[in-house]
Amino acid sequence: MNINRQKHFTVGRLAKATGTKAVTIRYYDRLGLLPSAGRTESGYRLYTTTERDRLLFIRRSRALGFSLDDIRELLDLADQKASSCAAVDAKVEEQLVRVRTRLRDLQALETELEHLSDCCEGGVIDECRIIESLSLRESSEPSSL
Amino acid sequence: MNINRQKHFTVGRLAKATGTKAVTIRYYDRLGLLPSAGRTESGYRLYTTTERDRLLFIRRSRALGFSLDDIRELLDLADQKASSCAAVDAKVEEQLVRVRTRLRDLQALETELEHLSDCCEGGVIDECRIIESLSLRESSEPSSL
DNA sequence: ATAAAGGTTATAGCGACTATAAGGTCAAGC
DNA sequence: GCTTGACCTTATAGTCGCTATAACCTTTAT
Repeated sequence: MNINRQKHFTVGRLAKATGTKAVTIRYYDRLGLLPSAGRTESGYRLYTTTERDRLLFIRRSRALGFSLDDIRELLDLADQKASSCAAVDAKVEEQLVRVRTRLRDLQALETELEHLSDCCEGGVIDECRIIESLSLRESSEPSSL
Repeated sequence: MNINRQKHFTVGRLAKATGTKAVTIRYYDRLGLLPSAGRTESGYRLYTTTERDRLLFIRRSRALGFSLDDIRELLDLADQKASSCAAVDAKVEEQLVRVRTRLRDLQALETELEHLSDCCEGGVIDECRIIESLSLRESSEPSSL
């Protein structure tokens, strides 16, 4: 079996080549996101550089915060070489909006936590202003968490 | 059954009083985070203002991003009226670190997505720089996502 | 008396993995 | 040839913080 004869990877090799765990690769396979090119006679998955590139695309998109569903769409779009890339750009914009919303939420959290931390004067729980503050009501839901 | 005679709540009433869903309250009960004060003869949970305040504490802490495990610890600490509040302060600091790490990660994401978006020139997928960029390797893992 | 609105439990699903178990395959050293 | 260990296979369950569903029981209002 010429597995080593360049450009062929078993899961483990593909894992090393891309910095992804083998279990994750199998998981993507199960989801239909990254089917293996073929199998050896004994049933081992076999990948080529095509799948390696597809996997890198997936991982890079994940690192940008896209969901696997988003990525599925992005991969479909990427395959339609002739159509407009407006749809791709739109998905990037959507993701940017989500990230910015999340950023604003987290900044608000940071501020609140700073205030909380500031009001601790090293005393005893019974007089702890942090515990006191945590017991207050109000606080509207963040738009995402 | 004097459920209405002030300061007694069924799940639904407690839910309304705190802006929490009844299912979530039962979930907290199951986890032992928020046991009901008692039950009616027919088995309905009964809560008092003590549990209402405990629930508000939980919800406020959740809004600040603490995990339920963290909150369990915070609640335990809050009950030890006589001990130092250093441990409480430490947990707030920890959370602050987590939030700031997350913030930096998200800011990096925002920048990357902006670059991606900028490089789209409205052409066709085959020449799309976004797709091209997504296919690149590199990109170190964020410290949290 | 009945129907709607509440309550109860147990169980499964979400997303993106991760962990475990129980087994089959392959290359290397003896 | 035989064993060891590293690799592969599958199926199943666990993570977190809920949310949804089903099947049933109780209280409240008309």
